[in-house]
Amino acid sequence: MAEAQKDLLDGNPLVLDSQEKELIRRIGVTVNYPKGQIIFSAEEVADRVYLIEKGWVRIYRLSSDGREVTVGSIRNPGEMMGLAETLYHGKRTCFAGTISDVTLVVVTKKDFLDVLTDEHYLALKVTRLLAARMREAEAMVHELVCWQVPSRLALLLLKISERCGIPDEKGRMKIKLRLTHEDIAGMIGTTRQTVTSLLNAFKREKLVECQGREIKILDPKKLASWIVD
Amino acid sequence: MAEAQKDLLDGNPLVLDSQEKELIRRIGVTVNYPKGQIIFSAEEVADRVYLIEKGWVRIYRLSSDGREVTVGSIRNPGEMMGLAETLYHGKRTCFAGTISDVTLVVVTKKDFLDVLTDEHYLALKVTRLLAARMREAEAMVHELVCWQVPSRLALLLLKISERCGIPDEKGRMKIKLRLTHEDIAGMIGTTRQTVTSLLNAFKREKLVECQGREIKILDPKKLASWIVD
DNA sequence: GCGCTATTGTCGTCTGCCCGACATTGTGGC
DNA sequence: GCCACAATGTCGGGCAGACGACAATAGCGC
Repeated sequence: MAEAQKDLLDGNPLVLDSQEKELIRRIGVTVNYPKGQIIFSAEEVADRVYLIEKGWVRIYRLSSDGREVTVGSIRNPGEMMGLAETLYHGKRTCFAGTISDVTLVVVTKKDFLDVLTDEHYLALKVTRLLAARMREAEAMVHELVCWQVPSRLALLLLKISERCGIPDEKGRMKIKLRLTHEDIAGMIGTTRQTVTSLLNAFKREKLVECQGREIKILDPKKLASWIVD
Repeated sequence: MAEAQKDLLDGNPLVLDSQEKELIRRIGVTVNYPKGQIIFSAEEVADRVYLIEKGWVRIYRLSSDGREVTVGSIRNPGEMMGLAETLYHGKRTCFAGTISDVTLVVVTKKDFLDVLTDEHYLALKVTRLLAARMREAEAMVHELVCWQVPSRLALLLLKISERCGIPDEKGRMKIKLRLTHEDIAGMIGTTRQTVTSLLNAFKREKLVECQGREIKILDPKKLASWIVD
């Protein structure tokens, strides 16, 4: 609650506001990607940044046995991506893949740096954005170290529903991302089987409901009570 | 000049160069902390940033059972700290504690933001610094999810020796931080006992050598071969 | 609708590592 | 130098969750 209020005051640091987006659009090129496409891959030169206009993108790494580990989070419309690796010189260390049809604005590194220099308030925004993501990443490390899998899954569901969920008639959040259990496993550092059985346990307790691959949060409070440190 | 440009483009993004440090010193106050002191705590208002002049600082969170989980890494002389939480509005989520005698330059949030606005190249530096740390945090997540404890310990030793190590006559790196096994456990998400026995296994294989609480890396190559994904 | 592949469901087995317990050694403070 | 407490060494039991295997569905292209 306090969090949401602060966001209202200072602006959500994760998403750009409309004039910031306009700035990016002016120096970039709009591109469409269908669902299931890879936008960039590890080892590529990180010479461009992206603004997500529409759709969702997953940032992940590949482990040696081929598992996809979502190290960042899912990037929403209005967010930028590819920032850290582009600002830090060098190559990409992760992959970006679309989990829905996506529209992006692509900006070259040079143009982006130029606009950061000219519009110093945008530079500050980018810095704050990285700071916010930094915190998230640190929280993730803490959770992986200290929490059991059920807690991590419960938190993930709550976080995703908050960020990408759409409320139904009764105000209950529905996650329309159509993630597979394997996807979810990669986001909380566990296996597909464990996600399946935990999700079924949550269903049995009427905390969530699944229609096809869409997940609806029925009882966020009780779900949150699964989070134990 | 060419020297300054090189630093901006290719220099270690984690540490400030001498003119950047001078800039910070001019707007800050120098303070000394003895070893084992807490510099800031979770829940405090994040209204200042720090430049480490001398010594090492550990950034950690507290788990509910009292364990200290090092979520960032150890901060070296020349690095800044307290950035992310200060730039992002709000409170600290972690603790900063000295692991040696430390000299810091303390800068208020306001003064820091002013200097970022005036000296836009410093703003870019800070952004790149956060980007670099972001990458590190993502790598940490990946490692926690995919790697076994021995791999994580091996990598930690190599990373620390590279960053804070001092070479002996034969060029072998010595870690003088005097970390306890408990400290190390908190950095790689495991328990004290596991660290003890693994470290002994490494000793038996002549990969490392311990004198008191100082660790010397005898065979970095062979140690690296313990890192299996 | 049909068929094929991707996804989900469910079950043992297995194991890395946590956790408690305790002895031993080290070390900083006086 | 001595003492008290902190840190290390070592062991066994226990368990969360990985892993493999396979059946049952679902989803999607045609």
